[in-house]
Amino acid sequence: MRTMEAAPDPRLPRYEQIREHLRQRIFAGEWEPGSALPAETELAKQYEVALGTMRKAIELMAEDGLIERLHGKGTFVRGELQQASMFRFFRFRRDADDAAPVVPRTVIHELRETTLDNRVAERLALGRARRGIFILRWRELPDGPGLLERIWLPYQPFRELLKLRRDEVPDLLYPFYRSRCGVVIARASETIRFATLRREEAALMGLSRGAPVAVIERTAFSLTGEPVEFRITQGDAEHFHYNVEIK
Amino acid sequence: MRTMEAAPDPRLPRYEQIREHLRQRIFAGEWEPGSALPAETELAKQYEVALGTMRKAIELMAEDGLIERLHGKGTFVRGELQQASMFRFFRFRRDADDAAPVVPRTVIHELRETTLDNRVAERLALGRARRGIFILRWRELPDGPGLLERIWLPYQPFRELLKLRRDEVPDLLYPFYRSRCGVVIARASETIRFATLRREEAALMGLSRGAPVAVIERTAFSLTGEPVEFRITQGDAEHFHYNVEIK
DNA sequence: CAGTGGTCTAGACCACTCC
DNA sequence: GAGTGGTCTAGACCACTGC
Repeated sequence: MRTMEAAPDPRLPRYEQIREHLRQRIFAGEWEPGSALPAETELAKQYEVALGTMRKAIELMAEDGLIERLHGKGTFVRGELQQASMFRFFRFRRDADDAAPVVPRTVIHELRETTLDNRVAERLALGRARRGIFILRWRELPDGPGLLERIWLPYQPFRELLKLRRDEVPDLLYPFYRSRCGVVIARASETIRFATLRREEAALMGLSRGAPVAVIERTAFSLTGEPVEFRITQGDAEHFHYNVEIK
Repeated sequence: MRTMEAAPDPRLPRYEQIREHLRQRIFAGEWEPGSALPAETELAKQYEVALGTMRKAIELMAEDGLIERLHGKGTFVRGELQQASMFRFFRFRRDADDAAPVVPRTVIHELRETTLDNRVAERLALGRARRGIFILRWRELPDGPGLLERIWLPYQPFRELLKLRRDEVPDLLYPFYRSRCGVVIARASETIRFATLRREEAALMGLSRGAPVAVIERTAFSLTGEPVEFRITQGDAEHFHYNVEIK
């Protein structure tokens, strides 16, 4: 896959040009996720700008969440998307300060190759390449509501998944995508809506037909900005809650 | 009402101290919402810091949404909270690019003095002063779903509302709060959840009892950071949709 | 044109982390 | 102590707005 290396617009401020160039260097794999960028002074020398200008460029990338600055240690390329768990949308009995990152129990119902339909292909910005992978799984936390999750992926570069038995599929997919498929999930766009259950779904979720559910549709994007995963997650609407801060 | 003027912590960076001080000057009403602050060079002189430090402080306030910078014109105190319409949660037939700010048709069902119950008093951080105002209204957009809205306010400083006849209550409340009650709404916290309609509500909304609705609870805060309004808005769950970007 | 915010420089010194 | 990012200075010049 060839990456378009758009030449930065010279009319833009220097720090914007540098930001764009640095982004592309990260996408090109010059630094692994989790590893450190050169020091700010070093980068300023590379780009022949004052330290302040360099810091401005780095600051913007940090705001984008692409990198992370640690005082006294260095500037690091971000790894996986944080706080991507669907469980953040649902309320539990033991909500409290259990900072312990609980991993949900997962049951894979289906894992197979499939032909992606129009809706999914569109979300994944695929052209004629409709070969894909489908996963249907059930996830639950102790004391928590369960979630039914349908996931669609393009065949490439995810075909590694098809080599797994259903009980070998890891609970957390994004680390698998990174280590085995070479795809780092950098951001995602989610849409929340409500619906009622159809009979097949109701059976899988242990709820009655017509029961209200919250539906979260997520399109996940790689570091290079391409949509690479589409999933639909649904859970009991009674347990759904979500907070928004507006300014 | 006396405002606590917390002395800025001298261990904090200079720009943080300035930001806090400038916030308090704005809260104290030194500049009206919509009017311009002194120029950056002037403020830098006032605080006896370099321009860069001053700009950093101003930049942070702009990120908070408290002020707005306009290149070549000046730095302005923000007025009302933007994009606070509950209709942003619901889907319409004519969603499109109708940038025209449509004002919903509003019917006031109730407008009266009331005694605030525990739940509301807690949200509004009231002590024993339980005297308050209650509004029940119905809002709808052409071609759009309707929303049922219950609003609770402390008696002070909102008692001006009680002088209005029901048909005199303006469609947009926040401008009224500002001009007639001296309260500028600066931010809000919203929680989204799901429920089914009780009979009384169903009648008001023209839906059947038990119909699924999306419920949005909003606590709105003034410029000084105090919670001053609590409202519960509900609309047909079928039309609800909300987008979240995660990084 | 004067006045505003935006970009950029070339330094100095501070605070934190790790060896 | 060496190396990192964070704070701060005192300037210069650019780009945009309005009269």
